[in-house]
Amino acid sequence: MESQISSLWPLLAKLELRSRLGGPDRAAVLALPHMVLAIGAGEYIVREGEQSPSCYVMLSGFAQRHKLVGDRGRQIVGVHLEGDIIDCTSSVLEAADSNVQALTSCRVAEIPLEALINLSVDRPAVARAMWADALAEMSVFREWIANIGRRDPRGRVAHILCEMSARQHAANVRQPQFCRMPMNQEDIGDAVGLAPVHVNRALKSLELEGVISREGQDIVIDDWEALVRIGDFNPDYLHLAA
Amino acid sequence: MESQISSLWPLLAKLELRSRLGGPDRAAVLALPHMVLAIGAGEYIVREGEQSPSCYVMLSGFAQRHKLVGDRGRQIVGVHLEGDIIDCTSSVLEAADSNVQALTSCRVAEIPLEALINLSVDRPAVARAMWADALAEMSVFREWIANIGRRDPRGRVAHILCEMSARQHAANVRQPQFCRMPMNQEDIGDAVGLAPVHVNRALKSLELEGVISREGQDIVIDDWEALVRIGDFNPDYLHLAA
DNA sequence: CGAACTTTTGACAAGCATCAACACGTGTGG
DNA sequence: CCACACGTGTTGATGCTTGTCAAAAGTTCG
Repeated sequence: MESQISSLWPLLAKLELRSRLGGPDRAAVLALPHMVLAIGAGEYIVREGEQSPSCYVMLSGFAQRHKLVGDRGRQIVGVHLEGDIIDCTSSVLEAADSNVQALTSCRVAEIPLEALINLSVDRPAVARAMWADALAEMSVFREWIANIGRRDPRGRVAHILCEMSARQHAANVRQPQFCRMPMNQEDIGDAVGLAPVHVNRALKSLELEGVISREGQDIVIDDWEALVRIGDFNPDYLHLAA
Repeated sequence: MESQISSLWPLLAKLELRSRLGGPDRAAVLALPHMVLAIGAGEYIVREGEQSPSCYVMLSGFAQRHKLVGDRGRQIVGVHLEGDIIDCTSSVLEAADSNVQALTSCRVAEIPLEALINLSVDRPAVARAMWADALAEMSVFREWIANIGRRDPRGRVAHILCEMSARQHAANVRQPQFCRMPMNQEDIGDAVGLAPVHVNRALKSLELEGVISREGQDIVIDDWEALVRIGDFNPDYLHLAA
């Protein structure tokens, strides 16, 4: 368990998005014991049903969280990017309820649950920041329910693009108008509850109308206002303000 | 702020579902300062955009949490019943992202966030129990995403019936085969992403096949195995084991 | 008893899934 | 260097599924 002092800064940045931490709090976060894992695209970080004595924090790259639903395939229930705390569930509770799989190659910090618990006992401000982070994550899940349950295909696709862009911008990964989208059209379909063909049609129509441009896995948002309108996107649910 | 010693036991029962608490922990939970509010059916407990210095705990009755989605109506994103902690979001973060509205008349305890924070600093076991509860709630949101995104109408309706039954049973409200369903077919439709007509057809077909019976707002599950199969229900996501 | 709400049923149209075929880029091996 | 396979994106045709509309029957409550 080597301690690489600087590698946890994405976690700290995430916590400071929504909470104010003092110097000792910050130092304690960065001093958390951890191992840095290199995960290849497609590899699993967490598997449903398994338990782990550690939490994981995304340091770089993208991952998706999914569930397998009977014989009806896969539903992606969330996307993780830099700074995200993934799956305390399988360590605080008895087993993971979903799978987390790398979309790109990632660097992931593995932190013993014990250390996180000790930290939150010693440093209430950090505990509260983690609480705020968890509540914000819940809010994202709720928005996804609304997205899948009530929006039409174009709206769903536009909405997930807005979310990816806003979250990447908040994590300082990108400029607001640029958005990494490391999911193919089948992945996007599994995330928004659509057949891949209709993801294609939605993306194509957004492109033809000049709202977005595509360059491989990157998306350029040429008309943010229009994309927000089509996706009925209200960033409040991301709780990005402190 | 009157302190009614015994009225918080549903909260304690909820926390002890997934965590082991000692005597002093239990006493501290029950001693939380609170006010008991009587809420009429249809009244709002939390409104989107508002902030509150208090958390709320359901003591009795049912409530739903919903979001309004553009001009496409309402999406119910969750149901709250006895023992549920509702909306720390609007007190830990800056504003509520969704509305919580009573389905039946309810009794709700209003607890100052300050008191909850102090409790979790003083009693790490309680803090961890609340953490476990929040993680389990997240897991439910994920399952709802999968339910709406990937199951057919019969499956969606069967699944929500299974969940309501299992959660009520865990809260010791009902026998496993009986289930209070204080939502009309329009509500159920808004919860599972279906038009109300098809909720009706799904319920009717389940009844005709002898899987369920309906008696007003109560549902009798005559063939649990069949309902579980149709709804592809795996109770693990509720994390009801300790 | 009547009014308002909810459930039920039917008819119809629209939307989305499915299937199929082709295009395009990339990497691999002959 | 070309041929090929593979993954991904694109497009069209078709039909089931689900939403919409409408009206009647049942229920609850004043």
